Amino acid sequence: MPSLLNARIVPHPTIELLQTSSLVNVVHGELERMILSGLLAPGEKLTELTLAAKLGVSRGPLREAFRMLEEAGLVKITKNRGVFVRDIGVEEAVEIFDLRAVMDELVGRKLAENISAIQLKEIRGTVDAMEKAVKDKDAYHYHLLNLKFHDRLVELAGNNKLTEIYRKLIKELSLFRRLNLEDGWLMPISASEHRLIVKAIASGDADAAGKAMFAHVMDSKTRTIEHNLRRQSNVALSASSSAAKSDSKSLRP
Amino acid sequence: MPSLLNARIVPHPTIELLQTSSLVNVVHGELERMILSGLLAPGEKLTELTLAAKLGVSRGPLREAFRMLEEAGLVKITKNRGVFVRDIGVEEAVEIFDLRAVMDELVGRKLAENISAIQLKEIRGTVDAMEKAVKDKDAYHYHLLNLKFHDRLVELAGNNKLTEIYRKLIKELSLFRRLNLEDGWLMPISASEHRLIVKAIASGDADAAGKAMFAHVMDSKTRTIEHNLRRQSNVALSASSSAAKSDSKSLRP
DNA sequence: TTTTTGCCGATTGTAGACAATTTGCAGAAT
DNA sequence: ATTCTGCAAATTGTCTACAATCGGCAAAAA
Repeated sequence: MPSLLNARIVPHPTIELLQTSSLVNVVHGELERMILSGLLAPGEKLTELTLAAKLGVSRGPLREAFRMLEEAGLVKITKNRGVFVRDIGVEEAVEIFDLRAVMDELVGRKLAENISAIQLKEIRGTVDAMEKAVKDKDAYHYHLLNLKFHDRLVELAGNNKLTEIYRKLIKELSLFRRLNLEDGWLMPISASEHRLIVKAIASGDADAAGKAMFAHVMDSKTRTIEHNLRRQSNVALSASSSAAKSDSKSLRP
Repeated sequence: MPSLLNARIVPHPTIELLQTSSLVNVVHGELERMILSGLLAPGEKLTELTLAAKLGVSRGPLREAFRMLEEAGLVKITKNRGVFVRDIGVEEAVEIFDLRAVMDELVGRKLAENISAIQLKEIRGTVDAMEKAVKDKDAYHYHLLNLKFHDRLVELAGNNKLTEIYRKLIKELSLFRRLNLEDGWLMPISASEHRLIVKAIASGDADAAGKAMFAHVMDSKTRTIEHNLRRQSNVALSASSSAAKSDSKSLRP
């Protein structure tokens, strides 16, 4: 029975925290959060002294966190120049989608072969929630659920390395032209595709499930790229119509 | 014409080096080389002061390089305990092979669609060299050519993100039970599969090329795992027959 | 006016110093 | 003999200081 005695075996959360995470870990997590949320925008320069002061640490741990973020593809370090939040262009976004597509195809195949009834029920629940979000016209909530849906599918496929790489790619993709915030979320046309995916997985047909996943990611790619192009032309339009002053030097290393 | 004047435009190699790489970069590269070559074996502890002295740098740059290697999956950092060269088990190796298989399938498809005559000639040259190595029974040279062959194919597929991830996986895989050195290289049964791959690519049949690549990687997986199992049982055998002293504590964090 | 040169402030690269934690061992207690 | 306690050495975590480099600006030269 759960008693005060048993509680001793489970380390105190604060102790656990101090034992496992150092300043580097915390700073890394915090910076990642700030970058993915758009608080630190693509192209923005991250000055060591400023950030260190803001986070209340010295430059050492911060620099180590920078190196981790660089390896993760979230920032770019240029010698003697500094650290910048990375910017993902369409070309790189396309590359990521193409890679994700074959990875998700594998996910579909694995799931069709191995998924349990309980797990199937769980992801059906997520799809239900997504359709509810569509009815409510809650685009942001839909976006979160969509992320969760795909992340969970990859996780359930049972290949840790695949999951690791998948998450890395998703993080990088979120840097694609601050797709995050800015001009609200585009309402999904893709909701029905999720039902198809779940159905294919449930049928146990690996080929069908793989194809459904692959097609879904490729559709997602097309929609995202097109949405981006539209947004860019809108920006260009409003920029040229309003004023033509700060023309060049809007891009940074 | 190439003259002394033109040489001024191309930066002096030493200057270029100083401008682009810091101690962190050099140390990172050096450590990676030492790990991949087996000079630093899986499980081995990397003590900061010792390594820093050996490399002639202070602990700062070394620690930053450690963080990069950790993110790359080549070392594991445990708080207050230190840095250890990572060890890859069979389970993880299998995961990597499965992931590589779908990536290489994509490579095959892309190449079948896009490869040029010159590039085709180039990879045929590599296959020729591999077959020569087989005839010469030069297993190590064959191994190098095989790495080059696959790396080049991925590169020619034209997806930078794919190439990046592929290389990361290959590096991690080389940690799989010091597959590198130790008991020499196993002579390939797979030489003929390379011809099949090139033939499928040359035919322009994306499906066939993808399948050939996929099958080749999966065969590679089976062979590698089996070879590893054999090696392990051999080790276990000679260990139990020779002496039964240091039994446990052969594994490290 | 346009270009060049030399300096200064700001920022990054590296090293060393100090604080905190782990680990192994000797000696005490059971 | 075995277990426990308390140091001491070694190692890692973090901070601060100093050196090197970059970028911009003002004055000089063309």
